[in-house]
Amino acid sequence: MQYIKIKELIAEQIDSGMLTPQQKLPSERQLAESFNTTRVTLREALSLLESEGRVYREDRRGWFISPLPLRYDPACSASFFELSSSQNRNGSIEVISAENKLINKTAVELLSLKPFSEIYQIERVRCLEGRPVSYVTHYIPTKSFSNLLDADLTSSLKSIYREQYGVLCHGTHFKLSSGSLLGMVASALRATEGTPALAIERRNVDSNGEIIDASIEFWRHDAISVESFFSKN
Amino acid sequence: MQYIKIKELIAEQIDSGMLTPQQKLPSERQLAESFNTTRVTLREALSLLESEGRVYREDRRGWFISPLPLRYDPACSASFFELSSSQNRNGSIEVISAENKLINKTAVELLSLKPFSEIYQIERVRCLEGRPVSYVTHYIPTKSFSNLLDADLTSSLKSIYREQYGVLCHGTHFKLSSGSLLGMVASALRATEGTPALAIERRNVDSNGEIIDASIEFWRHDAISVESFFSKN
DNA sequence: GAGTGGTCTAGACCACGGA
DNA sequence: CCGTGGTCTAGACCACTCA
Repeated sequence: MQYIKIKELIAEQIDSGMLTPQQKLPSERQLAESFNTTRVTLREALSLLESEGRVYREDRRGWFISPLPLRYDPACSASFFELSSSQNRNGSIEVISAENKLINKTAVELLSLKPFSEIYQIERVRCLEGRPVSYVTHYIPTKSFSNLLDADLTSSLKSIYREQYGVLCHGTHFKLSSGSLLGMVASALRATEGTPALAIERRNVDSNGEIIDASIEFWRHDAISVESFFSKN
Repeated sequence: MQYIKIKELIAEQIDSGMLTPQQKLPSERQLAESFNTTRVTLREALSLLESEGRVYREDRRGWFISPLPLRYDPACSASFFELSSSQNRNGSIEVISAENKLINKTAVELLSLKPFSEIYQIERVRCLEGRPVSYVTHYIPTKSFSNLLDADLTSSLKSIYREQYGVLCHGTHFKLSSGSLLGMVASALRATEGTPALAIERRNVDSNGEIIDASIEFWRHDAISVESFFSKN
């Protein structure tokens, strides 16, 4: 169980504060030599640290120290920008694609619409300090939001709904599960196939319980911590 | 990227329904031979399926098909038994240890108590269909619950608080994050070091906002899906 | 006691990132 | 273009599970 010891040695280095968030670790070959082992074993140690959320990988770029996770409260309606700046983080959003299309299977289930309904499908990537941490696909029935794609999609969708269409979100159904980054999602987040992730499905409803939109977010698992308070009335 | 193809081939087998939940896969050596590859590559494919929550591993016992995850609603105060039986699952609880001790660092932070306070620390494992899926450590100030350890600790703690001490839980602080199973927790869940997990911290409060107890749960990540609804009043 | 999974070695080739 | 990480091979030994 050599890789456990190596993991602990690297963890010590991190804890000691000699390494700062987003700093790159030495190359695998260098580290393997330092610990007098092979790359395979060294990578096992690093993967363990990755699964603990202490380091992360960027595909073919190397291993980096994880920053503190963003605290995310589902009960709070703050936008990603408000959230990140309230925690002294530098949040930004990049639009990957935005199109008007016929509903697909995933969206049918999320939105409970009829087949052949039209929706907007918007894909965005959220970054913290320039690091892509979350890939979001929004599914929005076109019905209530004509010409939505003309809006500035790098801003908060919730604020567009409110300011340009007078639509207010009253509640949200959440579903959280642990999974992994695959395919396009992985590459958009500069991650390798199979990187651990937290999947968050959201369905926003208005005060009549009608669905406004839905989305699926994939977060790099080290980048987020979900916190909330529930009480009985 | 051979391991991706192998992953997909195994995934097809699972989807086809030829394999049932909790069924054991053939040995790694057999699978490696079937796919004409080495154990290392085969294990990469299996690890990917594991991170997607399609299969799980039991330490030195092999690879198994994952059952559907348990749906878990933090807003709902159902006990683990009520939850599992409402989903036609067979839940059971095993007490690992239960002791009266001085508070430790973790508990100080969770319970906001003074150093040298006394607490009960109870460790339990929850199983579904006999499979250990979650390791829970409860931290309970002794103050409000004299002789708690004499109660039947295999039942719901919340019901003990209510029925034997007249203490009602009014709200809960939640913190969810993705991590991995380590040390004793891993072995109690028959998992190997580093198995992906969902960590859930809870702090239960009464109607005055006073902390009743706190707990940390580690769930095998394929065994749980957290679902809830939030609304503005 | 046979076979299993966990761990490890010592290489190799390739495609990509970054200078 | 060099070095990197991603992927893969073909073995090995051990401790453990399970029949």
